[in-house]
Amino acid sequence: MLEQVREQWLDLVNDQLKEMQMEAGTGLDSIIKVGAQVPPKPEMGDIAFPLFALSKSLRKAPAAIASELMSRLEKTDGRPDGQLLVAGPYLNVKIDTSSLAQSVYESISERKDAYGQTDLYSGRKMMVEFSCPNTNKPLHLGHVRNDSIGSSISEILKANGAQVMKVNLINNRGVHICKSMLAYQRFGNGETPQSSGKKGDHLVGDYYVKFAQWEKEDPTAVEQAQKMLEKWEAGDEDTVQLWKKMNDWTLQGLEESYRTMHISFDKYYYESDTYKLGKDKILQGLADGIFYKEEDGSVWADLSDIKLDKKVLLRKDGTSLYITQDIGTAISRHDDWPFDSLTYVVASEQKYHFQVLFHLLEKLGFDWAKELHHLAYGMVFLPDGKMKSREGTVVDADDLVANLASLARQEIIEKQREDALDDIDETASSIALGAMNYYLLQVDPLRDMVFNPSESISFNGNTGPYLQYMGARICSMMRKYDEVKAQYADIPFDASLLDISAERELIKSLARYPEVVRKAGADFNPSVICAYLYDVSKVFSSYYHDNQVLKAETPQLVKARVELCSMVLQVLRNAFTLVGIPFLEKM
RNA sequence: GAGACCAUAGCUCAGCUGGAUAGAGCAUCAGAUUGCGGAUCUGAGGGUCGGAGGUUCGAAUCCUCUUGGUCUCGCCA
Repeated sequence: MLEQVREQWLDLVNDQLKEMQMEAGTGLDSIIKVGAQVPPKPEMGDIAFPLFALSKSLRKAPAAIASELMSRLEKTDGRPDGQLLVAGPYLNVKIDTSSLAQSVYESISERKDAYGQTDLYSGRKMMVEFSCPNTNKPLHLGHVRNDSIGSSISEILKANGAQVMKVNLINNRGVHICKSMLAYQRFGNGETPQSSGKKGDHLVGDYYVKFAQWEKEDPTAVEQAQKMLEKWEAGDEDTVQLWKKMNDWTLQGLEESYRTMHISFDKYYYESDTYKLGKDKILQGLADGIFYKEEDGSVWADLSDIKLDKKVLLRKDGTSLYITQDIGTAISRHDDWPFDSLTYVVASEQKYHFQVLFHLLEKLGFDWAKELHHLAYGMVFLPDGKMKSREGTVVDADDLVANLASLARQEIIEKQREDALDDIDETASSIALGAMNYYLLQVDPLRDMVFNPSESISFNGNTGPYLQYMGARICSMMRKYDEVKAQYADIPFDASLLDISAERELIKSLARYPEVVRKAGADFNPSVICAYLYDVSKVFSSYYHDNQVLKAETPQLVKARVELCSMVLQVLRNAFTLVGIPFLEKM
């Protein structure tokens, strides 16, 4: 919306500049165009055109060009409303916010929850893979960042018109799974989630830890685990039985974690179903001369064409590897749901793996391999250092959420908000999730980051709870407004009354929202939404502090301001859903 | 050893295709409440954008070199 106005001005400016350059004798092919920018301060205008670049060809100082450009533009017909300002080497435009306010008002009232959606990816089928837990332990902080990014990206793609399929891949086989099974078999004494009162994933995880201890005492432990894997692959009934039982426990536990974290998937894939699928394609590739066989029987790919070394695809005993099954999984996914793109949300330490995977699929002749993307994200550290499972400094996801919720709960009680809430536990949990997701998504995914739990849940500063509070404040005011609403029924919304600087800023922000959604989608970057949310909330917060809404001077102004607040509310709601912040009417 | 990524205030992070005086939050200090939720708001101090060159009218941003850090380079996943 702001975009269109900017484009119009940009065209007008470049048309005039073209004329000026031609008058100065510049050849058609060396005409210089300028871009549109945003002035550093609102009082300097809303759109800026820097004119440095033209001083050479026009043989004039940029400031003189700005003056001439302004007088030429003022004689032009059909330009949008707005005021032109020369500011040194810049020509700035102060747009007419009241007409902008009117069109934003119409657009938000009409589109409501859909306000901000774009057509960037409309008609495209986009698959997103994320989470991908092992079934030998519970989720930890690393998974939480993965899930946050995966869920958020999925929502952002949807908001940009895509049809999205969220998929999970459960890593439920392999020697690491056998380790927890073996430890359970030896030390478990028939313990179950019911008998122990533990969540299934935690119970299984405990035996994975137990294996690590046992491994130190008994050097044959790893060997035994390897044997168990062989039995599993051979379909040994007892082993498969145990595997099924323990997998179920873990999966039920993981499901519970997903539920509390509001994580969901459209389809699950299981490694146990897919691990053999890639093998056939590799063998086919071997037959077609794309890959080659070593003397020992192992199958390899030569990656010198992308300046990498050789890569093993099948072991000498013919069994498949991580990359083998990922080839199979990708192919079967494309068969299941012919996507236009597939994005893997996986830690950046696996960059090499995906580079190779995508290249191999391309070599195998799948043209959709070009549409595979690795959305790599950095590691999460704690304020006191790195998470190391060996050193027991892993942050368990369930514990983290529970701790954050309990902090939120304490705060609610301290502020004596308990009676005002319908359900304190539900509210505390929503605050915890909002805090966590916002904190994790604020940072560019690519970067490593430090997660500070107590800072994330803080109610001061740039946090999820702060944003939720803004939403709750507006809702609270709206409830009061509802009581007197009838008095304002006949008063029309007059956009021109919203003319103080904070109101102008808010309107521009609201108008900018669709562009923000588009950028977040184009960049696959949720932090764009977070930055926007904080920006809007901060301006609103200050505005609301300094200006009366329900007690404004005239009924017309009350109406105009209430509508402005209601627009802010709608945009907060819409943006919250893109970054996993639960919206709270009360908190 | 080779490659990739990163380096911005005491700490955690923004900074759009190169543009106006490099911005937030936390922490520190100083203020604001006969007000729609003070879980708020306002202000101050705090910077050689790791370092050195280069391109450009103009560089935190682009290029080269350099220093420091992280990750990857398994018949593990």
